[in-house]
Amino acid sequence: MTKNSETGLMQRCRDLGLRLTGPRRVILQVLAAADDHPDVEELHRRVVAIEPRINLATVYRTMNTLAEHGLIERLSFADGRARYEAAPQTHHDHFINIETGAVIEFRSDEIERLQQKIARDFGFDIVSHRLDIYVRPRR
Amino acid sequence: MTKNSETGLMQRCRDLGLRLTGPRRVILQVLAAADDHPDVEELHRRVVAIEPRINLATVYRTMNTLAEHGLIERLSFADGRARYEAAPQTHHDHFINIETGAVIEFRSDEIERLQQKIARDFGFDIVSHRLDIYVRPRR
DNA sequence: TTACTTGCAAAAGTTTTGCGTAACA
DNA sequence: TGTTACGCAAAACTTTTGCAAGTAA
Repeated sequence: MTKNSETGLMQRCRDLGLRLTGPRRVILQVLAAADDHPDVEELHRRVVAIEPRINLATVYRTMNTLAEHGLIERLSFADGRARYEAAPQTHHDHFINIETGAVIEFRSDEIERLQQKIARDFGFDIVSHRLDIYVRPRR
Repeated sequence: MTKNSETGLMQRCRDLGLRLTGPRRVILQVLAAADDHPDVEELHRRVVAIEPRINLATVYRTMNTLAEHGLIERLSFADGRARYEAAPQTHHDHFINIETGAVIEFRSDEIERLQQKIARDFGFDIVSHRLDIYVRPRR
């Protein structure tokens, strides 16, 4: 039996041969618990609430390492700062509510198919893509 | 008759009551001539090639002003730096060739319609959106 | 043990801002 | 002629890095 804070991300780290140090465990736990898209400062804030000694540089380094191995995805919205999310098993897109800043994930197979078709017409293979739709609630 | 460096962007600036100073004219000229998506440092490099006295801060300030008035659009790709393009009259999306970094604009009415439909299903009105498709040439 | 990771502090890179001067309308 | 914008320099903010010490495997 594993610790109660064990996450799927941790198992994937082990599989990749990444050391599961104390700081990394905390960061992975925070990532797994996040259902939003925090920037590094916000991540660090949450990490420090659990383990006050963990340094901001460690959070940056860990995010880079995780992103390099594809365990998380680095986003970039209009505000300029890097944001992250646990790498989705199934791809999705984003609605960004411009009145609240809230990010909502959605997926449309129809859009996915359409993109494939268009890229092929241009002679490309799709490596990845990002669709962010900035919205406001209908009045 | 207007100066030979006159651009549509300049006319739109006048309409908005923005002062057409020397530095702004040069920046608008560079923007109009750019068919890529330069970051601010690259913009400044091109601006300085025309008028060496123009300061980096002026480029930043001008880009912010233009973006506030909707004359240009601020993009943000994976590299983190802000990039810009002259605000398109007709919306378009981007292919980013991951082997060369080249950005290709395209447009699909079918995708536009589909997005409208999906947003409406979620109870949203679309304010704007961004679709970046990272591709590699088909072998 | 031994290579990898951390904390700390300093550096590097990007963007903004305060202020006195210049110049557009 | 009165704002507004500019150049310059300094500050603010985000991210990376060098190094000595600590730690997982």
